[in-house]
Amino acid sequence: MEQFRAYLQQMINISKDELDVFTSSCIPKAFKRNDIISRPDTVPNEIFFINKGIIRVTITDNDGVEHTIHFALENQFIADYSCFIMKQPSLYALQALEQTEVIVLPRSVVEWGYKNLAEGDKLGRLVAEFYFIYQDMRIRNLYAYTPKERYDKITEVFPDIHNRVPQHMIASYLGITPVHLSRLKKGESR
Amino acid sequence: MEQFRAYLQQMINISKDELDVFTSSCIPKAFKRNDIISRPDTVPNEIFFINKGIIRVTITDNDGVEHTIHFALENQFIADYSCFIMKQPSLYALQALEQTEVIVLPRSVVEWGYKNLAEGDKLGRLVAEFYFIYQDMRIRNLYAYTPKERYDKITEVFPDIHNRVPQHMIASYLGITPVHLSRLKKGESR
DNA sequence: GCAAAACGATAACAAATGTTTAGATTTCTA
DNA sequence: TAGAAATCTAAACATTTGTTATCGTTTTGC
Repeated sequence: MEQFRAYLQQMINISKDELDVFTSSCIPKAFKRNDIISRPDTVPNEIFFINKGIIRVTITDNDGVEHTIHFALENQFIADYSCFIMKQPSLYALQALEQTEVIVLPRSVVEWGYKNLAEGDKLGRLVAEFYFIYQDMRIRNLYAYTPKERYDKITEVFPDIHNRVPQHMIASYLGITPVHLSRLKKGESR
Repeated sequence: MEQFRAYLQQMINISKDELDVFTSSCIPKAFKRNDIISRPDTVPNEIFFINKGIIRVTITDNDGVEHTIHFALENQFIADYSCFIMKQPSLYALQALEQTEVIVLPRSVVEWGYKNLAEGDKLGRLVAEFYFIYQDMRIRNLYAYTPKERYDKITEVFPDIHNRVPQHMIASYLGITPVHLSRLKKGESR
């Protein structure tokens, strides 16, 4: 729990008492490699903070093809936050790609924090803004860069991804097929 | 200004006094059709609230091609909010597509609001969350739907877009060429 | 440690999407 | 209101990207 406490203290002004009360309702949990953490079609009522490991977010399209929307790394929150906010059934699946340790924040705890922590809303704003910036970059890259350019830049966001994630999942994240990524690496086309 | 005041009252609990002080620092401004509201390469120090009209957000890639990232409609905020937060030079251009009336919120006013409005951070959180949900949908659609499917669904988000925006800008928003959109409409491929 | 599964490269072919050009129509602007 | 500019469609061709199948290699789970 120490890692999560340090994260909170670095984000907002929070007293020892607040920290104790808040984190006492958060639950550590561990997943094994390839474990499914969360499936689509149920309302997400938890947010996860990653202490260690890596979590992949996927969506399955109408043809049954699975697309990798996101990789979440250490010291980041992950959830289907859209559906969490809207209290609607999730569209995403979450999967641990390594032995992964998380802190679970149930909905009741999140809402309690917004209401009762002196800077609870500010924390919420900062986290939402952080992901806004990340998503904005995602969208920008999908429009303005070729798949090859997105591949070349991927380590800027996911530093050691090539050692932690199989290439076909990276291809999926880039929005292309594994065969095509293999081709791009060989240097044909751009 | 009345429209903006109503928007604020609907989003958060805000006293008449707070409302008066806050909105007295906000500046109404009008743009003509095709006016450039904001250019890339300067740090954005304003957020716009749209009373009337429609604003297009674009990015120009390394080959000089312009991509339409977003359309902003009535009763929405618009800015290069990422670069606003990070105080970095903007990557986007904003352009009025119709005679457009906005409320300008200078950075000083936004930051004053976060600090001094009782629910300032909450407003910031709610707005950031709103755009998080929108962007999440954007990314999801880019991965899981074909251009044709995105075209068929576009009025869900931009109701009367076909009457307000030329088709080649819609194509740009969909991530395809105008020629290709014309083809899709004819019903070839999917 | 071994058998099975997953993984990545490659080739041949298919489908989707982009490029260029032209022409007809609509819309804007002076 | 007339001329110019913008817009949309269309066709032919080029390029990119996907699909399927195969074959070594690596990794994994028992």
